[in-house]
Amino acid sequence: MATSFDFTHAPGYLIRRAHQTSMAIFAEELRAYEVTSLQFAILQTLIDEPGSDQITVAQRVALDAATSGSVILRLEERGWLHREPSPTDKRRKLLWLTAEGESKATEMKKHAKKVQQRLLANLAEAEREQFIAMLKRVSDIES
Amino acid sequence: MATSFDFTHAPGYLIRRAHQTSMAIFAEELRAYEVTSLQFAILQTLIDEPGSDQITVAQRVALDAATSGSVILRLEERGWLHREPSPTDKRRKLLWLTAEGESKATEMKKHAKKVQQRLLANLAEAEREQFIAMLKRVSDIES
DNA sequence: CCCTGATCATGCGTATGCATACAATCACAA
DNA sequence: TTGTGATTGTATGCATACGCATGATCAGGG
Repeated sequence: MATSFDFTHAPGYLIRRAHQTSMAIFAEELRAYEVTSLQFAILQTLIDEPGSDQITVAQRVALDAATSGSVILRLEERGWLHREPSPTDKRRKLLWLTAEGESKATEMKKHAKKVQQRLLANLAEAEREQFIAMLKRVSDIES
Repeated sequence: MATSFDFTHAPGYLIRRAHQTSMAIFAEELRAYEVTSLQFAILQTLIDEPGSDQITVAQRVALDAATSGSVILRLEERGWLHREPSPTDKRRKLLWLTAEGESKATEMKKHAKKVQQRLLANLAEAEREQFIAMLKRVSDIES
């Protein structure tokens, strides 16, 4: 009989599982806001860099332009940000949070912190920084 | 000015990045087979447990039944597995690899090993087992 | 000033990933 | 044996996620 590849101990499979876990905890902790982690990341980016165009935002959250476009559209329909054509470059659409968007995004921060705590809850205190550093190296993120 | 939540060091964000990296490496190493990691996992499961029903396969690869159903449908259309109604339980559809499916799945194993090696390439030898163990604990997978 | 390559936003196609609803079927108890 | 709750597979809807193509626009060189 043929032997299979045991993916249950393979990092690729375990990363996918960890991703599922992360998404589930996020959804639970921010249930009241009906928001996804991706939407949250975009809102936080616009707190730091209001007036960015969509491509810049996509790079900040590590996403392709097509996907970020649809996510941003949903956030606009929800009234949390608005798009405005750039006066100097008609290709660009610049993004700003609305008052409600900024208010909600600020409220969400403490819940997002809770998510990260719960994600690391099963690791020993000393392991947590190490785990984060390892994840960065796996994705080759300098810093 | 409001301060944002710095998600660039948050484990949830880094897990998502690692997932992107994992998917990209997988797609590259198995480009010749036009197969995704999920499809691969299902094929490997059926090497070990031929004749499983869809729900069992879904549990093995940590997936909900609706998603696994559509993935399995694609694999069937491709001629890599076939479904057969269970003689004892008319609800169940049992799954078997075709000869081609088993042949391809076996070929893919060495490429999948390469994917895992590349994923861990930036970690020191001693860190790799530790990283895997941490991932399991984050998702609460009793090994 | 015009041509050309680059950039930005968007649409399409494919593939997850989960929630919910539904019909068929099964298992079990009254 | 009949009714009831659980299980299996399927369909639908929403939200990512990425590659590719396209149209609009911009910037720089000739």
